[in-house]
Amino acid sequence: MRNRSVTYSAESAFHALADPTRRALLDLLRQGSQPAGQTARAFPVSRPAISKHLRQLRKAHLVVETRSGRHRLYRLNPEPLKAVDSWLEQYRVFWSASLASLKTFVETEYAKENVRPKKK
Amino acid sequence: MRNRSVTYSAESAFHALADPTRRALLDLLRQGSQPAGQTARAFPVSRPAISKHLRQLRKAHLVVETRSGRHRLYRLNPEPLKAVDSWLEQYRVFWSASLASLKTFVETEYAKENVRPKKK
DNA sequence: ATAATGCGTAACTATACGGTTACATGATTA
DNA sequence: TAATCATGTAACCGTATAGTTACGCATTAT
Repeated sequence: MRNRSVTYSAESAFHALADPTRRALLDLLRQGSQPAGQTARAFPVSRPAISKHLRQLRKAHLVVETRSGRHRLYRLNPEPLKAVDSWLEQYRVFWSASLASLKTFVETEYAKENVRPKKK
Repeated sequence: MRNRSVTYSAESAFHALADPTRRALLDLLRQGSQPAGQTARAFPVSRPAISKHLRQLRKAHLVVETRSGRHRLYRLNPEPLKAVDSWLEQYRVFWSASLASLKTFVETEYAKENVRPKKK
């Protein structure tokens, strides 16, 4: 059974994506795998800092490391992003402006009533 | 000109979404606007903690506050999530497993060559 | 064998973060 | 007017985070 599909938690993905440097790292790897050092040179921070970010991305399974001699190639693994996408999915309904306006209006009125449940 | 469309930074949105409690808050408000206190009662942490989370969500424009007497209604504003969605958009290409495999394979080989540019 | 390269990790520092309790303020109720 | 309610904020605390420099360990080159 190859190509087994695994699901990842939204938690670790969202956490990893919170840092702008890590998002930039993913953006970079999106254009192709790279050894860690070469990747680090693209950023204004030190190499160890990038190394630590890569470790976090590894823990979130957003990148995969492959050793090749003294190099370590990092490859993007977009799988965990599916968890983020499916979280977002539940909000897409609200993006249709007119529908959203109506929906929130109705719900707001409903909420207002609930505010004073003892009324009368 | 009503209904002007505004774009928000992915940065603030990603930051706001990094915390599980804040995501849960949004999930809750997705079912309808609520006053702050009522919302807080749904969580195991103190009310001030929720108040602070709401403030951060406010700063990220993910919620909108409406004062009504001594209550403050919080309404979901999904707009900033569009920034997250469009960041994700660039990764959807990779989700088609077979295509992604081919793509990363090719790119990894390409990267390998680049590792030893002085070769020969 | 020795030097150089690529990269991770340890130790340390400053700041950000999430939570708590105590308090301040404005609106409602008695 | 006094008591109560809804809610935000200040002050404080412990931990997490991102960054830095120093160092260790393979692997490749000389």
